[in-house]
Amino acid sequence: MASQAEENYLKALFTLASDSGEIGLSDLSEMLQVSTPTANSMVKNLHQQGLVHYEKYKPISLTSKGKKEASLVIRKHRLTEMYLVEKMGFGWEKVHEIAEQVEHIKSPALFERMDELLGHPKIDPHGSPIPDRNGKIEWKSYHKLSECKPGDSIRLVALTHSSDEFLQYLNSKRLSLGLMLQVESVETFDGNMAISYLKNHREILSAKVCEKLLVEKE
Amino acid sequence: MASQAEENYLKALFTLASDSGEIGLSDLSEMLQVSTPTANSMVKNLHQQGLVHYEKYKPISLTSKGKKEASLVIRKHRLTEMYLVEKMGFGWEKVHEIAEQVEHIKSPALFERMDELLGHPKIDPHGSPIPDRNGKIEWKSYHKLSECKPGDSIRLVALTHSSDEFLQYLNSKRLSLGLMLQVESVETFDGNMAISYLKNHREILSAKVCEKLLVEKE
DNA sequence: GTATAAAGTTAGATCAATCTAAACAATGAT
DNA sequence: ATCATTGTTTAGATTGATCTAACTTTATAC
Repeated sequence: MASQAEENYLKALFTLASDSGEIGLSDLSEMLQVSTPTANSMVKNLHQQGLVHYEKYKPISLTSKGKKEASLVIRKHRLTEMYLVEKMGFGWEKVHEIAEQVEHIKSPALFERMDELLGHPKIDPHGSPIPDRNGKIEWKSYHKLSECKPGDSIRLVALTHSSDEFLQYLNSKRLSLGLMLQVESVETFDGNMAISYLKNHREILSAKVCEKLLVEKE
Repeated sequence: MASQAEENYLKALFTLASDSGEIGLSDLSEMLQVSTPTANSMVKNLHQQGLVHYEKYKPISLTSKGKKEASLVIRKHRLTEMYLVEKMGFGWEKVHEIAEQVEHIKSPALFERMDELLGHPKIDPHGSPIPDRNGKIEWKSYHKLSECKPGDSIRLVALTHSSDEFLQYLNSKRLSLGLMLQVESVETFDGNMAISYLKNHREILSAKVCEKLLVEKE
């Protein structure tokens, strides 16, 4: 069974693979905050276990077995986040840190039970898809808010990245998933967008923020 | 912050202290299933941290700081067990293994939330007391069923030990905490007791079992 | 009261996960 | 085409938790 460290490397490789193209050792070591030699030796270890493709000096990638393992760790993470928010009343900005630890618990029954109690949710509190028992992920192709035009009326459904600070920022603007947004205007110069929502909220969101908000046209 | 291994040693020392008198290294290594040298070096480490009293060739004991730390780990363990039973619907025989892992999670907020959602329970699913935030334990002095006499009508309130098999055994007899029991007769020869409960259940319980059942006279 | 058994200790090895320093390979800029 | 920069790998050390083998101390039994 994979150690906590191994699970963390798998998860990092999975994440890197989905948002960058080629994965270098330095990306991995940077993401996990370890030295490159450390990441290097772990990659060799995972290679031995048939979880990653590895050749000296070449980019790293997960094997299909590795992808499945990684997805299952991500499943545990996201189920935990959802459980903490839905059943225990934590704010969405508090759950990542706890889920980082809970995801390593060896107990299929625990996660199955969370899944049942939650009614087999498809997404986590940040709108990210929860892989199924077999590690399959249903990728939805959402639009970025930044790609919307004035007059568009859309629903906020997910976030591309969800750091603590970003979530706090969204909280402070009363922005949450499921909300309907109206694009009032877009500043062509800097990409700032004026958005209105919830009867009487009107905010100017920077391009940086709009990049990270995923929306669905109804 | 204490590592998982350290927390496990503290817990073991606490448990040994409450049910045996003097704690030897071999008791500790036996309980944790490690070699005596391993236990020995960990005890030295805990001694350095001011958590145990240690002198060569002398019995081991926890310092007050050590006792507090240990109690807080036990608190996390028991809150988790209670949460798993009460809020997630697990059977009392399933929760120990999961709680052994969850107890090591570093997140005061998680356990505080469990405590709140459970309404600040005083006991866990096996009737053992849950230490408070400061590590204080309210020791109740229960009677063993084995000390009861024919005609006694008592309530089953706790277990002295709760192995998987013992819990399964109790399940099979439909024995659970909170139940009222009537002592029908006691076999002086071997200590077997005839017990009736729940309208039409009547069972002969061995002395070994009766030793492990704690009851309260109403 | 000495011999033997039991319990505890020391020494030294191993393994996983990490590090730093130094060597090496690939890449891109002139 | 060469060289400097960047990225990767090797070598070797460290730390925490574990082990076995060998030795020492304490307790027990006669």
